[in-house]
Amino acid sequence: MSYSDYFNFKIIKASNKSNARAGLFSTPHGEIETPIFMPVGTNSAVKMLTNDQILATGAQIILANSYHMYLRAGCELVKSAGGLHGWMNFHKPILTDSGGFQIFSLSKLRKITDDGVYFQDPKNGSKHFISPEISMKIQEDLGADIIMAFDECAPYPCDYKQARSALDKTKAWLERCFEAHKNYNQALFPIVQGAFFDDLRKESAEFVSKFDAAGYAIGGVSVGEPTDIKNHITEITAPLLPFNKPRYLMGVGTPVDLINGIKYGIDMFDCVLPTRNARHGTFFTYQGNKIIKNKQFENDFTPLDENCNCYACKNHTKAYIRHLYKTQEATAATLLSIHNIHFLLNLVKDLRKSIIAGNFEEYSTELLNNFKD
RNA sequence: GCGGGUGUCGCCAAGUGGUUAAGGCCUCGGAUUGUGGUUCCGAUAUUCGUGGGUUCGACCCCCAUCACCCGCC
Repeated sequence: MSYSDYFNFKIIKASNKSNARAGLFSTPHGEIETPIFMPVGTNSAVKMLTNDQILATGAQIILANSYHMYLRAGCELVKSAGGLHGWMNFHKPILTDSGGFQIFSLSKLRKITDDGVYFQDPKNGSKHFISPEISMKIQEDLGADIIMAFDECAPYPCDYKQARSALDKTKAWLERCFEAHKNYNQALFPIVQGAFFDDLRKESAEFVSKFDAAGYAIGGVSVGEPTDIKNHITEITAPLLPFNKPRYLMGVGTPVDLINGIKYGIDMFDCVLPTRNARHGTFFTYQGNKIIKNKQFENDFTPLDENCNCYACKNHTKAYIRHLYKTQEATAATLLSIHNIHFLLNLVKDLRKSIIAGNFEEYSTELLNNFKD
């Protein structure tokens, strides 16, 4: 038995002018056309959206958080409901994050040891411990198609010693994750760490590449660093990962980030930005971000983006959505979420087409010139 | 007509003789990157109903006047 019994990644076309590639990733719950963006559904729900609405955005795979599901709902309950797929009644591919990043970003009180991490639930103060083995067990109970290694994410900025330490733990924990996880219908993705030091990133990428995984992730970016640093790390790290396996850049990002990531050879992305921005009133357009509450949209009877054919753009005007937002109608967040997710998925879809057509570089350059980020 | 009260940013409102007149809502900008679900940050009154006066100095004291509110006749 191996992952290849359940997962297959086929590169349809690779650019010869950049590292961009278009692929097809098969999983137990269906195929994913890459490059792909994965909407985030932290608590086993993409905020503000029903499954029908998620699928209508063009989503092919969504993400859920083992950290959140472990604390609330509980793994036993989800497992007894048939795993996340049965629990949510969502029968497309699902990926779960391991909880490493959430402990890093959400828990105020935490203690990291070689064995694992002690932390407190920020909502009720209850104490918990998660180790690589426990994270694997949690993610096996949740039953996602793709599960993530339990890692330690270094902050930005951080010194070399701290980055070294986090990487050493991440490496040791990765071995324990693979030792604990023997379930080949759930692909375990290793995660590259190394903060913002080229040599650590290289070391980490080479280390994870030694494992026979169905895909590989780059973590530790989008933690507050400037864009050019993030781009540099992505650019030098992605090519060091196995060419014939999907590469996942965690926590990214903006429309511009996706274009750059694809150019560097990334196949999968996830980010809370489209849904969080939506709840806070910001929406993506091909000219850059815009804010729906701005007075300029008060009498604007045009769609959010003239070139978008999402449900919100096909049915509603900026003036109407602005009114919903300002009166705190939840529908505003729903419509903006639909638009933002659809926007990113349509963006990667068009970029995929351009890769296959052989004009990715021209097309992506044209798009970048239009964005005013 | 008489007595009492109130008038400070679009709204609610602190201040009560002493440098640049709190705060909240609204409004207007901005932020957000492996999600603590209406969040966070910033901006907006040369001016305190109006006109005089007292004072070194007045939103704050005095006079007049206007508006509104509550009683009484």
